This record gives sequence, C-alpha cells and structure tokens, in this order.
Amino acid sequence: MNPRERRAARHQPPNLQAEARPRRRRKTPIVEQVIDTALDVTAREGYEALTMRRLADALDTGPASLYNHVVNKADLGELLIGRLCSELTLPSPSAEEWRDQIRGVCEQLRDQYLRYPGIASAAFAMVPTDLEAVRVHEGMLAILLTGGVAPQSAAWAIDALLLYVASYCLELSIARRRSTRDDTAWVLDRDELRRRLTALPAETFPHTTRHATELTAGEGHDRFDFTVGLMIAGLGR
Amino acid sequence: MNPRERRAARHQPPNLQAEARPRRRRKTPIVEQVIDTALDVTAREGYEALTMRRLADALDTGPASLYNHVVNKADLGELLIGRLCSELTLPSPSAEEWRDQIRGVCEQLRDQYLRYPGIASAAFAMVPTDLEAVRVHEGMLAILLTGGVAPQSAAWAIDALLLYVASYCLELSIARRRSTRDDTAWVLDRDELRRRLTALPAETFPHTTRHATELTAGEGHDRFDFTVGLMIAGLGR
DNA sequence: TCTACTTACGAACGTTGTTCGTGTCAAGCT
DNA sequence: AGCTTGACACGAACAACGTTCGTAAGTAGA
Repeated sequence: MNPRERRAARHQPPNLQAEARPRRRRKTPIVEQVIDTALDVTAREGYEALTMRRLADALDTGPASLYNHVVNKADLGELLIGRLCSELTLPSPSAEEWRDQIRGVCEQLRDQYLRYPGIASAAFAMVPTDLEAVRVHEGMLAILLTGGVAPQSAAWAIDALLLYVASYCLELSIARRRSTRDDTAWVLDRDELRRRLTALPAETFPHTTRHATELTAGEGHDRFDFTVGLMIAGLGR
Repeated sequence: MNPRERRAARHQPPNLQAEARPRRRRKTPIVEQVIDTALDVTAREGYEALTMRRLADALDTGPASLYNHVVNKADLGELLIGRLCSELTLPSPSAEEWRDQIRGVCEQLRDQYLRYPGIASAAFAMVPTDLEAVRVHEGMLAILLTGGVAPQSAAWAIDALLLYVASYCLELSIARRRSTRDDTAWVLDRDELRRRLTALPAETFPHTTRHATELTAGEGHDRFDFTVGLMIAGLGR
C-alpha cells in the first residue's frame, strides 16, 4: 500500500476502506515501527530535533527509505498526533462529574504533549478527519452533552480547549528548551523577570510594576488549571 | 550599535539604556526599514515565505547584509511582533465597558495577526520583556483591574487571551494557506467535512454524526467570539 | 518460472539559516 | 589634514534540511 493511499484512507469512512483484497497484511506494519522510534527520538531530543535524517539514523537506514512509509514530514506529524490521541482514555460520561471529566481529558492530552517536547506544533495543522482525533472529539462531545451543554457551545468549546491545550504545551516546551539549551545571558528565570518588570518606569507602567508578582506567578500548571477552569465554568452558566 | 546589543537593550529598563553618547543617530535606523519590508513581504506571501534571502532580495542586497541589523531569524520575528504590538491602540479603562474594551484589544490583535498570515507563529517564542509587548500587557491589565478583576486572575487571563488569539490566528492562517495553495484533493471545504463526519459509523460515533452541523459551523469569527466571550464572562465572578 | 508489488537506498537537487573575512565609507577627535 | 573608530555591505562558503529519482533486491501469487 502506497503511503499516499494510506494517508488518504486514514481520512475516509472506515466502512469503505476495507473492501480491497486483504493481500496478506503484515503483522505489525512498518509505519508503526517508524512512529514508535519517531516518538522515542522526540521524547529524548524534542520534536525540533526529529529530522528525517535523524529518524532514519535511529532506524538504521537512509532518509529516502522513510518515504516508502510516510508521505512527507507533515504526514509524519499527523501520525504522531494520531498515536498520542489513541493513547487517551475517555471516561463514560456522567451527568454529575462532567466538569472533572472534561478537565481530565484535557490534562491527559497536556501530559501527552509534554512528554514529547514540541510535538504540539504538529497538532496545529491537523486535518480534523484523522480517525483517532475524531475519537477524542467524540468522547469530549459526549461528556459535554451529558453535562447539559448546548450542542453548538459544546462543539466550539471542544475546539477552544484543544487549541488552548496545544498552544499551552507548545509555549511551555519552547520555554523549557530555551532554559536548558540556550545561552544563559538571554534566558530569564522568574525572579529575574520579576525584577525587570519592577524596574520599569512606574509612571508609564504603573500596574505592571505594582503587580509584577502576580504577572510572574504560577507554579506547575497553575496557569493551565486557571484557564481550563475558566472555560469550563463558563459552559455551565 | 551591534544588533546583539540592540536586542539586549530592548529587554532592559529604558532608563539605563540612553546613557551612552548620542553619537549622531540615523534619522530612521535601517532596522526599521528592514522591519517595514519584512512586514510587506509577509503580508503578500506569508510568514513562511519570509526567508532571509527573500527579504534580502526585497531590500536589494544579499542575505549576509541582514545580519548587521538583526541577530537571527527569531530576533527578526520578535521585532515584527513588537511592531505589531506598537500599532495597537489601548483604550483608557472604563469600569462600565471593560468587557467590550478587553474584547476590542483582542480583536485588534487578531486583525493584526491575520493581516500578516502565519506571523502568529513568531509570537509563541517571545520573551515577555519586549517593551511594546509589555505596553500591551499594561493596557490589558489596566482594563481588567478597572473592571474589578482580582490581580492574579487578571494576570493569568491576559496570558490565556493572548495565547488563544495567537493560536487561533496561526491555525486560521494555516488553513487558509492550505485551501489556496495546496492540492484540491487533500483540502476539505466545510460541506465536504460535514459529509465525511456524517458518513462515519453511527454506532461508534453517535454524537459526531448527529451534530456534524454544529461541529463544522462557524462563519467569520464566530468561534473566536465564542471563546473570547467565554473567557471574559468567567472573569466577572 | 514468470509477474506484480513492496521495500530499500545511494546520489543528488534545491533551499534554508548562518558565519567569516574583507572591503568601503563617513563621522569624530587631535 | 591625518588618523581612528565604528557602522555597514557583501561574495563565498558551510552544514543541515526536506524531498525526488532511478534502480536494485526481495517476496507473494499465478
């Protein structure tokens, strides 16, 4: 099977795509092994370091061989995101705990993204018909509808939540990479950042200088919890 | 002035940085002209097409010459975002209209991002001490504090809003570019997307097939309005 | 055995961001 | 006027990137 056909079939209703002859499939298709090692490289060196040559090296082959299993690098990114989505466990909806449930799904996705630094950048360009992504959509939609959220609000809220989770993880990954690999003179820890904000001229930046502590606050995932909680709270009105 | 020094000075309290000798500054520094043409190229061909060579061509010079005014491409991106921020008009806070005011700032920023397709990707890696960005932060903080929002909530809400605006514009820019430039077989308009969602097996995707209309709905900036409204509404209590 | 298809891969192409060394030119000081 | 200093310009090159092409080896079905 051509990788182009595979990628096209992945975005097709699955009742049509199994009509061809079975043709003695491989037990584990090679593309799965490619995804495995790609995730492995990403977990250790970051998605930015995941080049076709680096991935080919990890597979003990040349870069040209990869194109027998993957259309291009964007397609590889979609495959990785699809794998991440397939690893999420979706709860069976409960009308009482729907808020905690939707928050839990977001946290699962966040942790998956952060396990593979920078991979969230591949989630932005995704065509929304990947089967595993649709599965996550379906699960979140079920939770929100069970919670009594109107269908239109639920659909848009899912979109907003997924977009926020991806961008939060992308920003955090970039910041972490900079703090470890970059020159120390250019990177700022939180104390240094707060010091610079308070050092600003108070007449033109009165609120920034006064609330520099709040602006730089946030241990762990406090900012994440705040924003996701803000969105979920607004859905119940 | 070395571009490295310029970049370092841009992240320094401004009361320190003007102590050097005036040294007969240029009327309009060349770096401003670089930013102008860079934005021009981005507006016409997208941020992805803004390579150092393309920018050098537009300036009738070679790529090496750019490095006399810009540290690297990431620095160029920060300069462009700074320029965009400097063009925002911040209202004087009003305790009654603070919701419309903060929404208006977000819409201004959104329109600026969308005027230069793909430029939002440069906003993710920004060090939060750029003076123009701090000015926008200050303006938004003033609005929220005047509206009675607690300082910690205001600081985190500004962060969430800016992050969402950037990611919304980035996703929209990618989708638009794909619909104009890419192969027609791979891109899906909304009707085709809805058709595929309804064609999914209803037993495993019951909610997706039933609410395919809502999932693909949203003319113009409906999704943007929904999400920003959702966040702002949650800040009142 | 023949045939069709999958998988593999060396070599190369065109781009990208970036550096180095050298050169030019104008302003400020003595 | 002569000298110094700094800003600016630029050709050439480097390493790395994604991707394509032509071809060869291996394998399953007829």
